[in-house]
Amino acid sequence: MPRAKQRTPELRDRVLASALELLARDGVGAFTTRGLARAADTSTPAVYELFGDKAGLVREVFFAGFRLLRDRLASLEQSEDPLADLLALGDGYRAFIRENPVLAEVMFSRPFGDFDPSEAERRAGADVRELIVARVRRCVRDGVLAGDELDIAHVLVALMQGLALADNAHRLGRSRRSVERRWDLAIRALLDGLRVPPS
Amino acid sequence: MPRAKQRTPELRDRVLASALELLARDGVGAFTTRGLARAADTSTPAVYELFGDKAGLVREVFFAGFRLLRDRLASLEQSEDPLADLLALGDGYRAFIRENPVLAEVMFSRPFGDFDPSEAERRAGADVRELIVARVRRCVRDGVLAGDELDIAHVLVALMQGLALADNAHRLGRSRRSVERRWDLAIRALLDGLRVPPS
DNA sequence: GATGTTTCGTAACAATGTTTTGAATTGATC
DNA sequence: GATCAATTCAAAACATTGTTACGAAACATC
Repeated sequence: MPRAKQRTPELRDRVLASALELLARDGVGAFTTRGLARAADTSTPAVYELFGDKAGLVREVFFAGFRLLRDRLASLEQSEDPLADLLALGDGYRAFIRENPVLAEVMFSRPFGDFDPSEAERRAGADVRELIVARVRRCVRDGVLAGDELDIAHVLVALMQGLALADNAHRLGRSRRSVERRWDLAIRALLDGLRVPPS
Repeated sequence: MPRAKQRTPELRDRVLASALELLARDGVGAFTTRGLARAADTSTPAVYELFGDKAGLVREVFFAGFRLLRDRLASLEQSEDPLADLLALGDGYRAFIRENPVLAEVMFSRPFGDFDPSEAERRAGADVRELIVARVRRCVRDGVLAGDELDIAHVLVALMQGLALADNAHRLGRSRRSVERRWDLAIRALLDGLRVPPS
């Protein structure tokens, strides 16, 4: 029989970890298949056998990012104030994109022309949105929010991604203080506006 | 003296028009310097002399997009109801990205790794934001909104861009009706929440 | 018509995504 | 132990695209 296989799921995991590291350290410009192969101490064809093409590779990074975000948001313990918990979700979101700016770019922007997130994103964002829907549902049940849970969750996610995008591009304000003030204002105002049923 | 120059500002305008057309028709994948030169019936070096590099080209497309958006929003006549005018702004925004999906991608997402909008966007988005600030100011003056004008404008723009991004990626909902409902809900709720000063 | 200057586009170069191809390895077989 | 066959691996080749060098073409001047 032939020689032992190297391009295993384990190597795949290692390459993906290298990809996240390389991306975070050197940015999207340095994220090439050759560079990744070198960083992960393997060969270019190995990357292609493991991920198909570069779009597939970016897709995995994309998924990994959303897993990280979901885990981060899920780790926030809930209090007895459901609205405060929703605000905390916003804080978590903001902290995540601040700690992982390049990853956030891959997740919310589209720095690689290849990978088109339109379909994949549904699956990836589903977990996060589900988590948000659950938190929203609690608020609706407690009467602090009014309206359709899914609608509210969608709107909240859209707002947070818009804020994340603006924050990431440094166009939400100059000082860190004003950026944070606008994050707070945005989420607080939106939730305030959702306390009564839409007219 | 030498022969007549062809790479004039007029050619530049024509190439830029071709760029917008090519982009809208064939998408970001087909937007190559060679393809553009062919579409504009000129040569690749001409494009480079006129725009510097591809990033410069994308930057002009980016600016052109924001000019279009500003003109579109500015063309909305104002009524005596400043809040309704603000909602109309949201409608205009939404209509714009629906009519120019690929252009909106270039403006709000980042399909070309080269061009980094972070600095350029300030100038490009400034006109649009200025317009929004003016509308917001009217609302504040009339007492239908409360808070800092700039903060409110920033938050509004972030929300609309988040909605635009989600809408563009078809992850704001399946049916057109639900998408529109969420656009309305989002903007309406945010403005509702901005009617009283932030606590 | 020759000349020199400037402009133009072809063709080359560099980097990157992707695949081909032949060498290397390992167990089976004689 | 040598040979073989199957399979895995990575170096090198290929295609595309961003970018630029360079020789050819054009036109005023003499």
